[in-house]
Amino acid sequence: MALTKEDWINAGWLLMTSKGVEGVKVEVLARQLDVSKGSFYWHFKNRNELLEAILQRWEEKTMFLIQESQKTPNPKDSLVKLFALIAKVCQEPDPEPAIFFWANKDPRVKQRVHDLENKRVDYLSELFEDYGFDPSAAKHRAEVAYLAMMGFADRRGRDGEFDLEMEEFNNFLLSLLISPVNV
Amino acid sequence: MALTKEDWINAGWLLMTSKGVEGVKVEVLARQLDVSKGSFYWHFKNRNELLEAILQRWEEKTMFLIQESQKTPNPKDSLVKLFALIAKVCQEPDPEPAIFFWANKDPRVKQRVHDLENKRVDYLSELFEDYGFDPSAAKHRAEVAYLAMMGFADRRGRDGEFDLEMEEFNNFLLSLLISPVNV
DNA sequence: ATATAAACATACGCTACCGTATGGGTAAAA
DNA sequence: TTTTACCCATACGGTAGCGTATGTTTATAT
Repeated sequence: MALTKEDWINAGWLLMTSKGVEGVKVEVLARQLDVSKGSFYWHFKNRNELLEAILQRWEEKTMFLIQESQKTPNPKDSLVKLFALIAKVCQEPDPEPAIFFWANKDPRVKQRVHDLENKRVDYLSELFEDYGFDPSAAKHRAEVAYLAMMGFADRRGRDGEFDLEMEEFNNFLLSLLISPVNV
Repeated sequence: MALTKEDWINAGWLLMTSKGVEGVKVEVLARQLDVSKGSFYWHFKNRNELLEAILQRWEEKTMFLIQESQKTPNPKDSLVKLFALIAKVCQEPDPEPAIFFWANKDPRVKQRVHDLENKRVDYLSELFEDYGFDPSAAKHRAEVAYLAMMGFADRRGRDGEFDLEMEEFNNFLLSLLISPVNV
């Protein structure tokens, strides 16, 4: 059966996840898909076009999480749902750490990662505001929430022996963040 | 002037930080240091020996932080000092994200990263226990503290426009973590 | 039956890198 | 002054990857 562009992106997605940008090599992909690289250059202009496609898919996937979590009656449920979604995503192959590191080398990627991270924190901040915190406190809590979640997802993807139950972690983190503490 | 082994490790350290393992290339380093790679292979058996040296330096540096933070009268001051030290380190060139990602590809590196991260969390857990939390609560707080700090350090290294003041963040996180919240 | 386009395969030139082999220079030691 | 050890340069073979040029097959349309 003829391969589709999606097939290549899927394989690239996995390679990006496990090996990083430098690991996404045309000839390696071709070997994995058991075709010659002539096939690749039929579907893509060059290697860069594949990388761009992977980056775009990541952007779409991450925005999808935000939209899904909004389909709830109140901000606390949105937080709970968002945390659950992130916990779920970071168990499947997730190229985010690779993309973050990629951003180090490519300014254009850096800019897009930066923008997307801001959207995430802004969204979290909104949720905490809706929950009742004033803007400044909401921002603080959003930052901690985001960084802790990122740290969690990153570590879980990295360390197979990491035994912390995410549901337990999520519950604890959430109860910490919505409790009124004087700072 | 003749180069030393340290000079090569320093240059490799920087390349590892900015470009990742794959970016640590003998000939690139030689060009940067304005010598031929004949020099490199005099100081090192091969590329792997340099990578090992970089990994070791990272291990030593990270254990040094723990030891330094212990030179305080009480656990809370240790936490404060540790946070401050980490915040300081992640402003200088820090190859930790690169090493974490490297661990993805190399099982031996993965093991060593895993061991070191456990030491960190165990240490944090001890501090929270000494502060008065029971072992389970201390473990939870240690995990959140660690993941949030990692997220913070990672993001700061990644995103130059990340404008969050670390002192403010540290204070907030700390006050959050040492406050008695029912979970 | 022939033409056309999709989906590859094959073969090539080019570059960057690793590692080795070998030789050169310089300074201290004998 | 010769030897030795240190520190590096040059030159080479070999591999892996990118991109291109061109040939081949198969299905579909005409």
